[in-house]
Amino acid sequence: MLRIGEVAKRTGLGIETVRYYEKVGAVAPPPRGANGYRVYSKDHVRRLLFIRRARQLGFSLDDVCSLLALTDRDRADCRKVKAIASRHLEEINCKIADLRRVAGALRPITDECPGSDGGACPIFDALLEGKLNN
Amino acid sequence: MLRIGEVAKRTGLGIETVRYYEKVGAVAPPPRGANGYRVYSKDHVRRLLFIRRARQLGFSLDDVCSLLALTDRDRADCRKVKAIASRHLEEINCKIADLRRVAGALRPITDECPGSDGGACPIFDALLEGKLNN
DNA sequence: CTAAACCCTGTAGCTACTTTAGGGTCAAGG
DNA sequence: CCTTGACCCTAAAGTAGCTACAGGGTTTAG
Repeated sequence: MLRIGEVAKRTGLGIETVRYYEKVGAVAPPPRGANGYRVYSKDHVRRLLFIRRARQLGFSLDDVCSLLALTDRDRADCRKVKAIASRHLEEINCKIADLRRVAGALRPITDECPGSDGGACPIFDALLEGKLNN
Repeated sequence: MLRIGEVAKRTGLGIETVRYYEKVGAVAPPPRGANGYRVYSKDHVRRLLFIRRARQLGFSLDDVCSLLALTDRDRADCRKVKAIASRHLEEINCKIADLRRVAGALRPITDECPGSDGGACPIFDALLEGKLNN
């Protein structure tokens, strides 16, 4: 039986974030004490920890809710869980590829830039004239 | 002398995006024709193309505005331009490293997951019990 | 003359929170 | 008894960078 501050400490989430997860339906509203304070159980903490770990792995809140829904009926449906995780992994790989392309285009012109007054700036020229190797 | 649809076509931006850039001050409001339509010059197109290229390289709109401000007084200040680009490049590298860490944690448990009914789901277990190799 | 293709403004929606404003509750110390 | 500080509460607005909508006016081709 914990109050929200203690829950936040144990999960590593912010107090506001815990309330936010309740508002958007990611966790059920906990019962309230006589003073109106939220009263949490260890189950809430477990669920919030699950959410936090999944978020750290980059899953969207929607995906996290889907994953939680899959566990709610007793045993996880491994097929669907794996489908969500695989899709997410693909997205991560796409993002990495995108960022590497961007870095690959930006690094050479940045390295080439003298960083001193006077001459032409290759970064600027690339942005102005579109001479990027995409 | 172009209308917004033509400008959008030439820059590859959406019409709404062009108006948005005007609203947030990234481009100056163009003059209006008698009918109230925006009337653009080639200079506007150049500036919008600059913005688009910089955005494609992942610069924030704030950074783009800073870069544009640096060019506005005649010649770019190469030092400041390079500072912005270098910082941005660092951020990109951080993001790549983050994503690789995430992928490195997620891939093994996803590969391990059989994707069939019945047994325990390693993805779920990892999220529930926190057995992630961070 | 009318229908399609343009243009306009202003507002709401998206993600996942964070911040702010304005207030109640409770335990300990003076 | 009173106050101070650490808690807790709600509701609304702000963040980035658009995108989409509602509800209208304009222009142009057939």
